[in-house]
Amino acid sequence: MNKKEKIILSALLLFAQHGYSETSVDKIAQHAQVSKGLTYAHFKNKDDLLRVVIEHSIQKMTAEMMEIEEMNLQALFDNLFKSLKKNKEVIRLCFLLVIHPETPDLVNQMLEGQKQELLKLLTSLLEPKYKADSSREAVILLATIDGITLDYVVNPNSKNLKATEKYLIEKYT
Amino acid sequence: MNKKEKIILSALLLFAQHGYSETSVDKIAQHAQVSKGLTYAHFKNKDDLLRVVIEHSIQKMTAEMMEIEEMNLQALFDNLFKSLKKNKEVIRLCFLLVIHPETPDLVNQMLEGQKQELLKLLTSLLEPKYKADSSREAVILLATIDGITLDYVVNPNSKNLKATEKYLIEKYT
Amino acid sequence: MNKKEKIILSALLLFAQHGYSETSVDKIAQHAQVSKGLTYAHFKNKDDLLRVVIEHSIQKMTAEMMEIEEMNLQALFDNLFKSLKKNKEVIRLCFLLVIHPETPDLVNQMLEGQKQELLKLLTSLLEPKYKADSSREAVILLATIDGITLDYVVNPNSKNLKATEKYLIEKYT
Amino acid sequence: MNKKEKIILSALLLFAQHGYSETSVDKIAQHAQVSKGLTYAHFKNKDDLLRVVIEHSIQKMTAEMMEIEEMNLQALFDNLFKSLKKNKEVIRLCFLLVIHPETPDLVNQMLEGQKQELLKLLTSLLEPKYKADSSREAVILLATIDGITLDYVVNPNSKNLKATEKYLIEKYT
DNA sequence: TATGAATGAGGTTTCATTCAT
DNA sequence: TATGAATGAAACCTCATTCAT
Repeated sequence: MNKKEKIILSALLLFAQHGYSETSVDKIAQHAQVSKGLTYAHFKNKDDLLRVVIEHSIQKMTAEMMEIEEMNLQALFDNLFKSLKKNKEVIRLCFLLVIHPETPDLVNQMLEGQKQELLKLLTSLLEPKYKADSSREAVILLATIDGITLDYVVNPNSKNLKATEKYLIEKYT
Repeated sequence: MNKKEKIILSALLLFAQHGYSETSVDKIAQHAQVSKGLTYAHFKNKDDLLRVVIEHSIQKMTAEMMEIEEMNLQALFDNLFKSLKKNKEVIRLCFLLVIHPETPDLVNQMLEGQKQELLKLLTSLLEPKYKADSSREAVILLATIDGITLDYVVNPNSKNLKATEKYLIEKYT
Repeated sequence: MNKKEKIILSALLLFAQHGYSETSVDKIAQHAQVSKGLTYAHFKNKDDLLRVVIEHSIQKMTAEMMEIEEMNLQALFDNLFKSLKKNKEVIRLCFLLVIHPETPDLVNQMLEGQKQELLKLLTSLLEPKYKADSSREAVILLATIDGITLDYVVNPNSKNLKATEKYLIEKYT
Repeated sequence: MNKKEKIILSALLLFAQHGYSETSVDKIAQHAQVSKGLTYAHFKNKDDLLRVVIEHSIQKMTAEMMEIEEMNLQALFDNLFKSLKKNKEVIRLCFLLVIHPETPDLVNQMLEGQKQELLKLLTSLLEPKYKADSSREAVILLATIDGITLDYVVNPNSKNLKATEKYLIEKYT
């Protein structure tokens, strides 16, 4: 693994574990076993590093989530919850960034784009059952998923999550 | 208004506007038109100030939310969304704190307690319609509310909010 | 002497001795026996400190220079050269700043103002001898004084200076 | 143009435009479109690069200045002022270096040598008019030229310069 | 000759906190 | 209760220089 990737992964880990402001570039460099200087050779500044970290994470998570053979609600839920369990730290970081009032616009735009895509997908999957209401229903469902995610991220409990997941699937299919 | 209250309100405002780490004690003192020294006379440290700020906010918001003559879903929703519009900055701060990995436990406990209370209330209100499922349904509904709140807090749009609110009420009553 | 003055004097000394860029705020604080933090409590930043240092120096030097009982060329020359010998380090710093392409405009304006005042004074003193040419002659004389000052500041040699001074006075009176 | 020359010219330009300390080796390399490594292959260090830059500039300027068919005050003045207009950035850099307290001695010696040569030339040209005083008068004239140069370099104004030049020539011839 | 990744020291600045008054 | 001067640690970032390729 080359050093630039090492820096990105260390940054991701530490941002997710301690928050952006609470993670110094120094600590990232130490964790990645490189010099502070190299970090600034690869990334213009701390904000830029964050941007790359998020880009990298979203790309990976989107790829994972969309890796479905036959797309349907059941399969999407499966993938969504699997991803949630696997990436809960990163997802927490994303929430943090979305909510934080001083997050750079660029990062916000990336995350918003991601959300709109999921909304479109949900709408199309709900069409058979909800017809004209499918769009509004998708908004509600997305909010529900966000809320569940938020809850799990803050207070991880796989049992609760599994129960909720099961109930949700029954409800929507 | 005495100076201690002034400090609390300034802290609340600035924490909500810029985030906890990004707000210096200096700026809080300036905004409250008191000296830094006085801030440390009233609060042990910055963390302690945050704790008091959150205590104060939750108390106020809970009081507002529970101020209902005849308790029912419709009325609760009304109050919830009214409070959301009015306190969106403070609510954002609460979300931020709940999600942030290094928030002092005490603050988290306060916010978790608040949530459990609301969950109990929802369960009882859903009982007539959902019977045995009322508890699970309450979890889902709370998540949905959280998700909607999150969305509004990040991207305030009263029109969307009103539409969603209307649709949600229809769905649950 | 209070600490703010101490910082100004240390900054003046070190800026003059080593140049602006080559003098770190750390070294200034150490020399003034205060903490770095205090320096930033009194001055917004390093540029601001420079501004105050120059303001302070110009004020002092102007006061000295203008302290003449009966104003005439001989007396002015006397004072000018006396000040040059006494303040050669500070004067060097001023030259450095005037010439440096990135000196803040504010500092430049202060130094330019100082120069214009001297030019006016010289013009009036040369009037009796040079009549209509007094203004142009003053420009030349000011340039000559600048050149002599420059030479002395770079390569201090009191003997040469005294000889030049004498010759100059003969020439102009 | 080979790469070494490119580096020298870029360094000259950037040193003159922003000052020595404010110009990083990185920026020089970028401007010259070569790698940092190559810069250190050709020059021992940043100081060394400066030395070569100054050597190069002085050589070129001296050559220009001495390119006179029939040497006399009028012709010398002409050349001097022509060079001033053409090379004002480089000349400013030279002044900066001469005055700066931490300029390497070697650079200072080069510039001092240059000055002594001009002084000798002036003395000989003033001999016919000033006889025994020609040496002292040359010192004054050189100082005047320095002062005028300084003024023009800091605050370029061709009109003023032309007027002063004319007055000076009348005065001395 | 030529590159650019890599280092480490040091620079400017911020800030939570203390303390004499 | 109230002030604000003062501290010291730590943050972000730059840069001269080296070195493997």
